[in-house]
Amino acid sequence: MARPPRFDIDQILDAAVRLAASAGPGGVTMSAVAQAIGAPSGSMYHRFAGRTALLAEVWLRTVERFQEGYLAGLHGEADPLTAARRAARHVVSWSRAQPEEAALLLYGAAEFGRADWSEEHTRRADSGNERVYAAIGELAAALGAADDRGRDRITLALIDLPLSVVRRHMRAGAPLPPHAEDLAEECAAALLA
Amino acid sequence: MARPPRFDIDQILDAAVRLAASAGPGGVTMSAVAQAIGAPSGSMYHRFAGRTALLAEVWLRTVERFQEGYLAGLHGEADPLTAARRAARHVVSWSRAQPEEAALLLYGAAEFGRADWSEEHTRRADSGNERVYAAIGELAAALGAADDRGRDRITLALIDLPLSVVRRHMRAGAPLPPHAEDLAEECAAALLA
DNA sequence: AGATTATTAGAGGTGGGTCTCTAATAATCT
DNA sequence: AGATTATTAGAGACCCACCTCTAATAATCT
Repeated sequence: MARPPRFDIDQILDAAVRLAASAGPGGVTMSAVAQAIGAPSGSMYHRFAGRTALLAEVWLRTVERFQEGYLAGLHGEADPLTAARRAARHVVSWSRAQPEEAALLLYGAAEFGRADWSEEHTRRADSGNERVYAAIGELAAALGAADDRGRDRITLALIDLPLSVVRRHMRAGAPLPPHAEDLAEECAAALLA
Repeated sequence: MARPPRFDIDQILDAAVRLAASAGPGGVTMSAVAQAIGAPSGSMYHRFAGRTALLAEVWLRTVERFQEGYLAGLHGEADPLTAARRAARHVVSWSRAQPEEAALLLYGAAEFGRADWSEEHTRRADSGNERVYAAIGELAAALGAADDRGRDRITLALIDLPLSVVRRHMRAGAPLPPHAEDLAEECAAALLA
């Protein structure tokens, strides 16, 4: 029915991830991505409404890939404390396995132009976040810390703290040391006690 | 001996801080800063060698202001555990008092173009960081955790974790809740136990 | 084979930011 | 008062990225 595409969406997003990891969200320009895969700029605009849409897609694909494994870890285990330890660990091990995508997570949706996103993109982002916060809320209830301060502390232990472990090393340009997973897990456990 | 300046350096840096806090480091353009204070673009280049130099100066002034109080808190107290609690607390209370400058701290030197800085600027940044790491190393020794893992954990407790508390709220566009200082202090203490 | 159509291909307009350059200005110093 | 000089003032060149637009292309479908 039509000419087959030479450049598919994932190929473009992969290049965008590489650029964002090495030069930050600001380095993800339409021309830079096009050049990285050898495509003319016109093809970029055939796939994405504009730079804003490209930034939203690359951010959302990355976050959704991360959240998939993260939520699976949180839900798969009956014992809440074990689930919590596993979640903290997952943040680090996922980052070790996907260092470029992890570099994206260390920024925020705001840096990827969230303020200018379409309603559809914003909805997708909210939906993912809500699922994570719901799971953390359940876990907080199971641990008997369902008030605001308890939830804040658990969010810190299961998301922010492991991400900080990753950030400290990656921002320094260094790979994650072997004990990073242990560190994140032990610290998370200490915060939950 | 000469015509007196109408725009002094601090006035320019103040405007740069405001722009960076609201639009990120990318929003700090020479023209935007000039427009913000009503100066012609030529005056900007009279004070700063270029955009790179402006970004370095605004980052360094902010970090040095923060580190001053942070180091004072770490050194002023004999009991290492009390000093540690106070340091964690300081990160949050300083951010509450200087929300715009705190917004800068949540980025990193890399976002302010560190790769392109002059040698002099890079040296200033390194020197400040070294003083902080030295102080944390001393505190780790006093707490009997002088190995790599111990220092990592203490760095996490005294810097990264309090910053995460600040980041979570400020990135959501919300002011810091009243219990933020307590949260940071309690979590830091939990990590040191 | 011929029509159809999604896609490639890339030239070029537009806008905004960086930086340079020249002239005017307003202080201090002799 | 007049010379000196750091600074203001702003016009404009240059560059890069975003985005649009038209034509060519290469598959599938009848």
